[in-house]
Amino acid sequence: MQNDKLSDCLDQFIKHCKKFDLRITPQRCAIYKKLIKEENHPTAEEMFNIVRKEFPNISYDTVNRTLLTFAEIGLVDVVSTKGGPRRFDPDMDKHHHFHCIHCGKIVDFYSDEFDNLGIPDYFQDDFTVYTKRVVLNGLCKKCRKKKGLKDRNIAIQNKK
Amino acid sequence: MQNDKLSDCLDQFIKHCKKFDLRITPQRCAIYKKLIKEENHPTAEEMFNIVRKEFPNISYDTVNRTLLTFAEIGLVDVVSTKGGPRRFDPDMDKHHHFHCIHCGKIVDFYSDEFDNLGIPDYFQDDFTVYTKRVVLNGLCKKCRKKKGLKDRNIAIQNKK
DNA sequence: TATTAAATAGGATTCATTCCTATTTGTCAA
DNA sequence: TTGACAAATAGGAATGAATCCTATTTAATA
Ligand SMILES: [Mn+2]
Ligand SMILES: [Mn+2]
Ligand SMILES: [Zn+2]
Ligand SMILES: [Zn+2]
Repeated sequence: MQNDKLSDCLDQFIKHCKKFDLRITPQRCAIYKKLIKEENHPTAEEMFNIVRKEFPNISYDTVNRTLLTFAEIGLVDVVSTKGGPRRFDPDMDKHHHFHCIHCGKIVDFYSDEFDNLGIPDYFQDDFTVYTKRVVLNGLCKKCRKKKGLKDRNIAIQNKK
Repeated sequence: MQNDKLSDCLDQFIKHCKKFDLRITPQRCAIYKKLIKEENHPTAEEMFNIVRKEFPNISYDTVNRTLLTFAEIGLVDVVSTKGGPRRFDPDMDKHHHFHCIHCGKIVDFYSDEFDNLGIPDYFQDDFTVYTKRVVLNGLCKKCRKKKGLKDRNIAIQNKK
């Protein structure tokens, strides 16, 4: 990202915070700046470790709380997963996810067909739908080879 | 479910277990019998509390481990969620979910249109897709009225 | 610049899940 | 039918993630 693009982005960020009466703290700015560079659906802990490099005093709680706040005001998404630590998605564009059930990797993909899906009519009456995401589960190329999924927990969710 | 239907179901269950070299234990049978009656995407703890009524000695760990084992052999699904305790889905038919971000309720819905969605071609080469689910997030009828979502955590995930 | 409520740091706590291991038990073959 | 044995269980301990608590700091405002 170019520098002017980044500062545009930060201006937007500040406006967005103000709209929701959130104070512009150095912690929030630091977290946001790192967040928008992330491509890998980071956890709060991963973000904590990234941000603390430039902000050694920041606490885990602040990072986690801030990411949740960002989610609330629509600056980041929380990824739907089958378990494991919560993962955040700074890409707010319409897109969908493939989850590898072996290694836990989450891969973005884009599909007009998926995006254009309508919500069933009978549903609209009883529910207000904010987001619609397709979630695929399966094996990525690497994991397809290995296989040997003997341990239950590896088969079910990402395990370190 | 009629009695003969239930025993058919249990026969299937036993066959399925044997196919995977799993022993037929009274715990597994008890859990399975209760599981297939559940409509509400129960957690391990909820299943534990249901099963222990008829099996007072069973341990939480056994219930949780067994549900994960069932998931591994395709007797139950793990629901994709944005947090909170893991929830199981005994309905293995193709269907999709609406999640209320306020109260946490998960509602099934069925849609041929969703089911018939193809996976993007370029994707098939690099990934083996086992399941495809559409996840809607929003507000259910009840929660639409209340609103007042002031507490971040309530807005983000189900909170007791 | 003083006021004030919001936000933070850091430790404690809670909650879900997994691990550990002595004991029990289902399965299979003799 | 019984004995051997690996698999499964019970129950408690440990772990990991998320949340809570509260004294202190600080951004915003006038
Ligand atoms: Mn994404
Ligand atoms: Mn369901
Ligand atoms: Zn993988
Ligand atoms: Zn609701």
